[in-house]
Amino acid sequence: MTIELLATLNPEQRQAVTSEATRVLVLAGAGSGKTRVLVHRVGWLVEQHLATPYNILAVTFTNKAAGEMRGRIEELLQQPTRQMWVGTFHGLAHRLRRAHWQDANLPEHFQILDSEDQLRAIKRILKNMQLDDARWPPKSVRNFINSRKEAGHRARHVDPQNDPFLAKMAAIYLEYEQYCQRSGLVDFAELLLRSLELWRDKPEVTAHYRQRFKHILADEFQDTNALQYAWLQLLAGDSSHLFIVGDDDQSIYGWRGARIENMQEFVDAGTEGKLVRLEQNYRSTNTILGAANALIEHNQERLGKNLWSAGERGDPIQLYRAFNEIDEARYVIDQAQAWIDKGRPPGELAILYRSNAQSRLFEETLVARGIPYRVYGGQRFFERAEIKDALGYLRLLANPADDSAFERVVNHPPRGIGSRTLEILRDAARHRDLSLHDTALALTATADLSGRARNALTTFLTLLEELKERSAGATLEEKIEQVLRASRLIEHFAAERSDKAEARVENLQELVSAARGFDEQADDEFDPLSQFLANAALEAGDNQAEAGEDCLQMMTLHSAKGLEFDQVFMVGVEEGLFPHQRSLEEQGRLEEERRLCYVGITRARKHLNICHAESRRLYGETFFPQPSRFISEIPENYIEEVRLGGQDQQPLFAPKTRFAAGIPQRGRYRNGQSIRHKKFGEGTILAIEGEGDKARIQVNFKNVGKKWLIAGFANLEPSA
DNA sequence: TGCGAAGAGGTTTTT
DNA sequence: CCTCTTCGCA
Repeated sequence: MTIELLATLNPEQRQAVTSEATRVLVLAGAGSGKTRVLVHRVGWLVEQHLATPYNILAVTFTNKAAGEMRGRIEELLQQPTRQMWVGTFHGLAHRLRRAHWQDANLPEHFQILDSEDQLRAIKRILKNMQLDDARWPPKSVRNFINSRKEAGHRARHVDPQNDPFLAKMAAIYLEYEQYCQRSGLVDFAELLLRSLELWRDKPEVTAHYRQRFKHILADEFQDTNALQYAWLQLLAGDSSHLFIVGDDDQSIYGWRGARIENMQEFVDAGTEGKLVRLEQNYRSTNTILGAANALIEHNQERLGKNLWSAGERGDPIQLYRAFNEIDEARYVIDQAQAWIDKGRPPGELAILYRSNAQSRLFEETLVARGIPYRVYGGQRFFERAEIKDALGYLRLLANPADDSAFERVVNHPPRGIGSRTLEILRDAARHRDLSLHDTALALTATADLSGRARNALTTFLTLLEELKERSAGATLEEKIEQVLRASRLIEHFAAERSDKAEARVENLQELVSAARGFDEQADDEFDPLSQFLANAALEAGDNQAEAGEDCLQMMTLHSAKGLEFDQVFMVGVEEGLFPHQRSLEEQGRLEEERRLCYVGITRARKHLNICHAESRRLYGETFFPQPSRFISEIPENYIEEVRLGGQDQQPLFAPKTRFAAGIPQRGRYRNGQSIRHKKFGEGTILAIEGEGDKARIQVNFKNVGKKWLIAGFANLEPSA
């Protein structure tokens, strides 16, 4: 079996799998068989008796990846691996917090706040603090809190430095922290932070897990944030093996805290010599790989690697310059139709775009032609409003102090508890430092409320009380059925006369099915209800593409990561859209956009198509975008321009001046152009508004930063 | 409490 | 331009 195990690997893969170093970094290019390496690494460890499954912890980013990994390991080892810990950072952190809840000053039945719950809580707190949410946008507050947590800082650690803005943010953070503590709520970042604090503050606990997990494997390392990196380092200590797999060129989540620097740091911290590059690609043609290599070569900050394939050169990349976005959609769908007509599997064709809004036109065109398709990235099952309503009742059953759940369901469906009553309730809760639930209990016993409000509130509390009594000893499925019956949620949605009503009712029934049999398969460490709720928060349901549905695939470039298709269309490849304007305006974001493009290109197995439009309607305005710089970063010999027969199109490239001909420009200047200004020096044009001498031009100067200039006065000179 | 008008905002997403 | 949220009114 050993021979077999290694025989299917190439030399680099084998080197990684059998490495004896305590720190190994596998730089795994797209399509280079990284999951294979991870799976075989585990197989090797077990087979060579270097470790038992009990000694292994493998961490990934998505539940899907975790499930896949476990499945493939079991397949390889031909034995169950229940002893092995495989999961997401959050899943594992949650498991640890559950096991050690007493150490953390947490209620046993603490709940997980998802991002939406978190935002609602923040809005509530802003109201309480009487802060205008136009000046304190809840989403910015959430970003602030999450980024602080990711840096390992609690509210009390925020140093306001005489900055009133920071001071206020810190105050909001503190309120939020207290709110969560009081209600037994933990958000995603908190889960990681608490887990890290466990390693830090409980050496005996840490020692136990270090002793146990002699081998720690991490996938998609380029996506780790600072907390996750620290978590891995602390858990590993000096003695455990860290086997890390990632690709810095595919790091596309910097904006949500992922630190591509973690890879560099890991190398600097002594991985030298144990860095293994997987550069042989088993997915794409050499044309596609050549284009990807050339493109990513333009990035400065990378460890560096070059993909190659033993396979064929393949077809050139098809470049289509559309007249406008409608023409773009028409062209792509024509090609898709031709693909299908040739009998190729529709599911092997993907349309990839930078932003979700772009899908609309393609959808309309597909609907008009009656071609089935699937768009990824909608709401997931456990995120749907009706599901979260039902879960709200369950959360209150598990933990009545859960104010977040109380707020959600107290008057939903409507039962006559209006905003005035709630105002009184919240006020009283704050003064008594009690949960909303307990405050409600107290208030209904006094005369502080009008008769009507008191009645309504009493009805609600009785409902909860009865649910609790009746559901004791019931299975989870029965509990949910009771919740639905008692709350009358189904009747409420059924009476709604929107087109969504029917789907909502179905979803609620689906929730009951999801709970069916859950009690038996739940492990006995925790009660099934808590497990179900945690599951709902940590595993909100499918969103990523799945095999099986054989129709056209449409998704953002981000959600395409990890997938592959025979035929790929990258659309809207234009300056301002891809790279996105917002990324152009911020220092250092361009390289991530380029990595995103690299991800897009390397999704294609056989055929890659790139489209851009000369004119595009966006936000009710017509833009004339330049073709993306990414197109010109791909060597011309890989590209074939599409000329539709019979149409009089100008050639896109006259040699050298590739995009100069036939593309509308705003006067002498265009976005992305390098210019020189007498006073400000060298810079790049970010945006142009208006035309001629009166045009306002935004320039990002190397030395003085961003400035708006008037074309007629600025006297900008083109520079190299 | 529910509806329609008016307004804001519009990159990417997992846990 | 389109979609989602909020606000004011009946």
